[in-house]
Amino acid sequence: MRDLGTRYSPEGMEEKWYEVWERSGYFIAETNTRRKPFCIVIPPPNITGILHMGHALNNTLQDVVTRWRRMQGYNTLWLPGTDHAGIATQNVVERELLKQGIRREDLGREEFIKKCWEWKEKYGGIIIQQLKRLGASCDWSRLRFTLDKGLARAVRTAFKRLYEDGLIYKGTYMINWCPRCATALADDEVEHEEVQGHLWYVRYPLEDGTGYVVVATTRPETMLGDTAVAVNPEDERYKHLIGKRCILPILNRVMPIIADEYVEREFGTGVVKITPAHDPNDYLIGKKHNLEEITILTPDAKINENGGPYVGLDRYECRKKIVEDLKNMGLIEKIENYRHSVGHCYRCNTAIEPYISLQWFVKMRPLAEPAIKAVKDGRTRFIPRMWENTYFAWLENVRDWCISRQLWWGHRIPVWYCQECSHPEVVAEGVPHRCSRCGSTALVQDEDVLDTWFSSALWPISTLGWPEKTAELATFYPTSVLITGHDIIFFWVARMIMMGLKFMNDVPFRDVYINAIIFDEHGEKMSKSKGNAIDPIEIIKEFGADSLRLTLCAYAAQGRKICLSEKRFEGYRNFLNKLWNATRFVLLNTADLDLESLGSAELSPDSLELADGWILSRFFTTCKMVNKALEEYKFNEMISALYQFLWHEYCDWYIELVKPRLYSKEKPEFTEAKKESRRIAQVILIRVLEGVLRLIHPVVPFISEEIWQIIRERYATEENHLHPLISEMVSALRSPSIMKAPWLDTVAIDEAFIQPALENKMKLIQELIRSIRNIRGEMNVPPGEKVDVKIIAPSSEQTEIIKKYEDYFWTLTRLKSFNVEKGELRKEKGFYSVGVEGNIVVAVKLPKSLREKEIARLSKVINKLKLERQALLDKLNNEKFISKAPKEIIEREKSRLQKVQAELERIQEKWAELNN
RNA sequence: GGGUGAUUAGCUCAGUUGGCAGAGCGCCAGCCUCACAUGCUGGAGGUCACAGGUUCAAUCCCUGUAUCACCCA
Repeated sequence: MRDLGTRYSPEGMEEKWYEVWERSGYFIAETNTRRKPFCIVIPPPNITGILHMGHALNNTLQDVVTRWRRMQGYNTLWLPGTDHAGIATQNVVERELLKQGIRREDLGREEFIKKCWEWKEKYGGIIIQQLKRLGASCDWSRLRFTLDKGLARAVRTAFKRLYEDGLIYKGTYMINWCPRCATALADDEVEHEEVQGHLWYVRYPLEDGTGYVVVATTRPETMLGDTAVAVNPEDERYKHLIGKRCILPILNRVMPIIADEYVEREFGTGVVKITPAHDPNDYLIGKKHNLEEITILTPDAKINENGGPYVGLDRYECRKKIVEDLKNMGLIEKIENYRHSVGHCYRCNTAIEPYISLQWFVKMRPLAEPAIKAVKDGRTRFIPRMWENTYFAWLENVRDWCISRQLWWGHRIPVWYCQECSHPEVVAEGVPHRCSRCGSTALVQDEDVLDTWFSSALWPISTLGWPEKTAELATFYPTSVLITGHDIIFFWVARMIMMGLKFMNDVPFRDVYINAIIFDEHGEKMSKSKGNAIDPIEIIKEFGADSLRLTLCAYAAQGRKICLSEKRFEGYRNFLNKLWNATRFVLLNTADLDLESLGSAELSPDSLELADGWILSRFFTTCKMVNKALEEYKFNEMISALYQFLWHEYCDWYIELVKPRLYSKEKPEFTEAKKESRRIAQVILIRVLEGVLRLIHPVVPFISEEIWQIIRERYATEENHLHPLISEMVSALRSPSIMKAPWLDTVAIDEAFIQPALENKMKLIQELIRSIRNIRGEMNVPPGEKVDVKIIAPSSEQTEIIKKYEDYFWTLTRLKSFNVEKGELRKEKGFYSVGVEGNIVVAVKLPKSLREKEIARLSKVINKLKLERQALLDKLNNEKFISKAPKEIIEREKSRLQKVQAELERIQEKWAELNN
């Protein structure tokens, strides 16, 4: 047998198995099979990204589901890939170049893009390597990148079709502009942040010289672009001003005073300045009232030639200067502190500018409607359900999507403009050579690229081969489930659903599981700058990928937050150590269990002894719990079922209970019966351990494989004439890897072994043993000291069970003598400390000196029981309860009362005796 | 301003046909018992945020309040 160290150590083991799996092609999906398909497309990480805890969680969950389905026999495809991340990557590469003093403009477009590809080749694969480290069972033979040829074709085809269907248009509108990235952004790429600012109250003189109006603004510099002043038409204070004109200070522009319902009377003075070219609301008002739009900013947020004396200043310098000048002119009435929200670029955090420019847009309403309907109809469902609200809220209020970006890295917009007649040519493939309208060959491609999310929106279809009619698409679309974070429900999930419906006429996935977001132990968001980030790779180095995965699953409840601290990984590493050592124990103690002995053990549910039947009953119950948990994406429940079973049932009780049977071989009286009993224990130890390994494999693939292979070496056989319980295991062991072994689902679960009555018997014995241990602990009996124990039960049925399993007491508590008597509690000779379980009394003989301590202990118990009894009595004496509550509840309460009453009587009796 | 969610042990969190309040970690006491000290045994620790309501019965359902978080504008 292989040597197992006394401590679980993942070192080396994980790389070894990953390599075996990959080399053996276990991750690769088939297209030519009748097996049911199961498919997940990965949320493609940015090529600029390195693995953080969020990735680790998200990909662990995908891997758990994938491995589970693969074991269930599905033709499983977990399709991996990375995202070119337009802005992020361009920023990173630009920053690199700047270190050498090179600007991208110096290189030119083509050279710069070459640099980006070089960067991608060099660093873009890091996160893929990290995913492998994590154990991700992706089909790497199908690895995709959003700028791949096939995907580019999908992007252009989609663009063309949307354009032809009138769902893509070009136009001049107000968009969000990032002055640092020098590109347009979509609405949802703007992050609103509350900032402490000011409200400046500025006097605008009236043209007729009768005074001035006071406008309040948070952005005084934009006054350079003001073309009106507005009040609410219902505002009595200002009705007389409507239609008059005022003069814009500094630039001395004469502007109308207009009325519009949009103006809030409560804001500032109730008079607002209107800057149509630099504020989204003012833009709308401007359109409505036909106001002039004066742009005063350059693309990098400096004042342009329309800014009079301020031309060339940065927007914030200009703000300072203007305020100063206005002050000097006596036109600042007051300045208030004011908190308001300001949009920032989600990639570089620069304050964005509302900016009028010529851009491409996707018309959203016609795409959003079917996407809403698909989820309303349940064709796609969100888990947890509450996220559907977020999804609907966004789609119901969605505005047209600005998709052009003034970047170089990305899918260039597939539109060529005729230099002769300006006709746009949109082509899905290649380059057009001739204008279809005027025949000119002078065609120039649009300079812009598409929003990265445009290609991401096509991810489930493009990775499967669309627009080709591929076997992959036919086999795996719609995919089974998408697992992702809630932060990209709008960016990504909603858009994939829209595009899937548009181009495939079906949703891209049946389920969307939204995993929680990781925070630190105090609920703070993890970030490098705060220094509270936990690096998953560091955790893997210290505790192993299995520990990391197990911990993340254990905390993956269906909430929205997971608070992690380094300590948690240690706890679950310890659990794996427990599994490791249980394995050591089992393997060492079954070294002489050969295949023949394995096959000939008699294992029918009614011929087994209590502990055997109990552990099998618990095992199959655990199987069911794990299956149910996985079906419902309740990963934490899956882990807690396995943790509880393996540690607190299999290790704490079963292994401890079978030790004497295993060790009986060395004893002189090793009879045939004992030999058979020993063999049964060995078989069950192995059988249950092997089953647990398969149940837990999706979560901890490495350690489970390591151990399972040892069992496989021993017990894989072609023979079939075994007991079903064993043959299920033996046939599983014929698989070359646990990855490919059959899952323990409903077919494999033998219901005959689930025996609640037997579990209750075991529970009674466990309670009695706990009672003895409790007394020993409470009374400070040294662990090594043996004690005399008496158990007194009123019915012979009870005494028989206890006597039958007397061995269990000897094994699990240190006894000098053990007596079981039928009857009632009598006055015993000597001093006994007592515990009560229903009407059964457990009495442990102790030195008289502990008398006072025992009185105190019993008093505490009596108080507790009295409270419980009173609560039950109140309930049962309540007419209404008796008449309205369901029968079984009343019965249950009655029997509880009986039990409490019995315990109380016995303890009180004992207490009284001690006080005499 | 609108929306969503949270409030349960010292900490982090579970807890659905409403019917005995749980786990992990931490803490206290005692143990190197031949798989495991990454361990074993025992123990302490709760006004389920607050105020009402529905109900025989509320951590759970309803209404309101407070605090916090996130999303949207």
